Amino acid sequence: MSITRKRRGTGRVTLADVAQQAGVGTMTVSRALRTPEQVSEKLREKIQAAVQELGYTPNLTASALASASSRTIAMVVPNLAEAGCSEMFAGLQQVLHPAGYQIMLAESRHRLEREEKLLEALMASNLAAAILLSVEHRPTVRNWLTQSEIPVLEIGATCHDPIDMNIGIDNVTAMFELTQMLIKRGYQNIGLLCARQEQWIFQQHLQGWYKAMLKHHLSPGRVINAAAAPNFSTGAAQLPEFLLAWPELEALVCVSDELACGALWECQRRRIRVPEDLAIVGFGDSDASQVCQPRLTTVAVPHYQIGVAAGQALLARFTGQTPTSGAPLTPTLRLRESC
Amino acid sequence: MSITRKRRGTGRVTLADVAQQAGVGTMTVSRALRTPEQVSEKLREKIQAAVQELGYTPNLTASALASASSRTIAMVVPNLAEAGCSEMFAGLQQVLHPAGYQIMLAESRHRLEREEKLLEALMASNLAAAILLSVEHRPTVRNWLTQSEIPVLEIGATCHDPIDMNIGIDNVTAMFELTQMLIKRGYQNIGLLCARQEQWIFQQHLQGWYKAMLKHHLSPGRVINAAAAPNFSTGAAQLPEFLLAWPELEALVCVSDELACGALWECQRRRIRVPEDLAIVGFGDSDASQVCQPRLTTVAVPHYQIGVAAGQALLARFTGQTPTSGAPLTPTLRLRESC
DNA sequence: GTCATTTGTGATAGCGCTATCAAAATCATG
DNA sequence: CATGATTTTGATAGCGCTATCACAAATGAC
Repeated sequence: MSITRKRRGTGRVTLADVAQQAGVGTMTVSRALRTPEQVSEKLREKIQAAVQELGYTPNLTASALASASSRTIAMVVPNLAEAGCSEMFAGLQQVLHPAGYQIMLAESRHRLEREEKLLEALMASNLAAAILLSVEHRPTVRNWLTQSEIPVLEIGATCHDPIDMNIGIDNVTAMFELTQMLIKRGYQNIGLLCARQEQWIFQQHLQGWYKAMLKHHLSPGRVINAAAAPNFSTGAAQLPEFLLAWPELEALVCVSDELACGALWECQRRRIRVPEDLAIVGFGDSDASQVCQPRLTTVAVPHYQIGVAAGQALLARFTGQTPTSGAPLTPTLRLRESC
Repeated sequence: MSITRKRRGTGRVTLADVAQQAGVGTMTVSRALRTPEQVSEKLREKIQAAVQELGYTPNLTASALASASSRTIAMVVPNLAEAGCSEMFAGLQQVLHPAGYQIMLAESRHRLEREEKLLEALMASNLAAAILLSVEHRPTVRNWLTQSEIPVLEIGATCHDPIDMNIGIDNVTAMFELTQMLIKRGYQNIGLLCARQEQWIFQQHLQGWYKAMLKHHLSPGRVINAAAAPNFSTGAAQLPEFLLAWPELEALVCVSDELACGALWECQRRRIRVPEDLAIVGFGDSDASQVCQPRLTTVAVPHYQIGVAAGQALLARFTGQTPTSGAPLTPTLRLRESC
C-alpha cells in the first residue's frame, strides 16, 4: 500500500500528526503553540486536545532550522567552582528556563584559546545569545560574536568596552572601599593577596587597591600574585610568604574569601591572633566567611542577582523591549570580626 | 533577474556553497567532513581548500534534524555548588568536548518536579545522551528516558537499579569504613550529621554508618538530619544541637567536608578542642579539608575521575565499542589530625 | 447593500543538512 | 579485454518545522 521508498519518519509524533488529528493545517497548529492569540478559541481547544491525546512534543531542532533561531544560549565560564559562578548560573536559569531557554555551558579553565575553541563549537548551533564570564577574549572571538549579531552578555564585573551587553559589579570601587575602610581603621602596612592575577577581574581588584593606598599616601608595594587558584590552600600557602617578605604586615586584603579563610587557618597554626596581630579581609561574602573563626569582614557580591538581572536583560532583548534597569547591583561591605 | 519569491537563505556559507566552490556534489562534501576516509584524497584536498577559503562552519541544527541525532548531551544536577559537581562537569567536558559534544546543563535545585520539567524541555532537542547527578527520579522521567533509547548515565554514586548506565563510588562502603575507623580508634559515642537527607546520596551515607555502628554493637541513634544545604554554616549551626542532645558525644561524622569545617569553627568558638574533646571527620577531601585547623580526616572522592570515566563510557557507547572498564573508582580514607 | 479593512486559516516552499539509492569509476580476475 | 565485485560520487528526497503569501471569513464604514 504505502510505498516506503526513502527514509521513513523517526516514529515520533509530529506537528503534521497533530494537525491531521485536529483537522486543521500544520501552520495553524504551529501558531496555536507559539502565538495562541492568533488562533481562534475554537481551533485552539481542538488543537490542545490533539496535542494532549497524541502526546506531542515539538522538535526544537526542526524549529531552530526553519526559523534560523533557537532558544539555546551558550555560556562560557573560566571555572565553574570560582567566583560565584554557580550562583550566577542559578540566577540565569531561574529567569531563562521559564521562558523556554536552555543553557549550554562550557568551562574554559582560564585559557583564552580554549574559550575560542569552545565558542567555535557552540556557535555552530543557532544560538539565541552568548554569555561570557570574562571580558578578556581573543580578537577572533570578539569578531565572531560581533558579526553573529546575537546578544552577547559579559557578566560578573563591569568592563569598559563590552562586546555588547555588560552586567556586573564595579570591582575597582568595591576593592577601593574595602581597602579604605582598613586604612580608616588605622592600618597602614597593608598587603594584597591576589591569585591568578592574569585574570582581568583580579586586575580590577588590584586597581581599586592601588587607588585607595595611593590616596592615603601608603605604600602599595606589598602585593603577592599567586599563580594558583584563589582557594583555601592557596590562601594558607601564601600567608607565610607575606610574613617572610614583610614582617611588619598589619592587615591583609585577599581577593577571595577562600584565600582569606586559608590565611586565617594558617594564622591559627602559627598562633597569630586575628585581628590583634594581623587583620584579614576577604571578598565575596561566601558561606564560609559568615561562620569562620573569627568571622570575616568581606564584600558581599550579589552573584545570584547578577544572574537574574542578566537573564532579564536577555529576555528584554529577545522581545525587543527596552531593558528595564532594575535596582543597581552594588557590592556591600560586611563588617565582621576579622579586622 | 533572480526571483526571490520565498525566504532567502540566511546569508551564511552552506554546504552547497562549498560543494560548488570545489566542483563536487553536496554529499561528497558532507562525507569529506564527517567520514573523510570515504572520499578520495584528491577531492578531500579540494574540499578542504574550499572550506578554508569560504570559512564554512557546519550548521549543527540542520545536521541534527537531517540525521535525527545530535552531539548535544543534557546534564541535570541538583545543585551546581554541591558534592563535587563542578569537578565532575570538568572531567566530562575534558573528554566530551574534543569529541565534538556539547553539554546542556540545568539545575534541579533538589526538586524532582523541576528535574522533570527540565528534562522535558531538554529532550525536545535530539539529545545524544542524558547525564543525571542523582538516582531518584519521577516515574515519568524514567519512562521518557527509557523509551527515548538514548544512553542515560547516572553518576556520582552507585545505584541498584540504574535506568541505563551508572558510574560512581560506593557511598555505603565509604561511610562504613570511615565510621569503622573511628570505632577502631576507640570512639564509642559517635554522631552523624547529615544535611538534606531526603537525597538518596545522604541515605547511602546513613546506611553505611548504621552498618558500622551495629556491627560493633554501638548505638546508631545520634543522628541529625538538617533540612539545610550541606555547607559551612549548616555545620556550624548544627554542632550546638548535637552537644545539647548528646553531651557525651566523642566523635562526629559529617557527610560533607563543608559541614565538618563549619563544625570545626563552631568548636573553636566554644573552646572545644579537636580532636581531644571531640573528633570530627568529613567526606569529600575538598580543598578546605586539607588546610583547615586541625586538618580534617575525610574520604577522598575522585569526582574529576568520575567525570572522565563517565565521558569515556559515553563515547564508547556512541561508537558502539564495548566499554573499557578502566581503574575502578574507589574512595580513599585520608587520615589527618581531626580524629 | 458595496467596498475596504482586518482578522483567521492553509498551501506551499524552503531552512541546511544527511539517508538512500543509483550511476559512474575503479579494481580484481580469468 | 570482458566480466563481475568493489569503491567513489552525486541526484534526489526528505528530516519537522516556520516564513511567506494567498485566500476565505469576519468586521467596519459609508
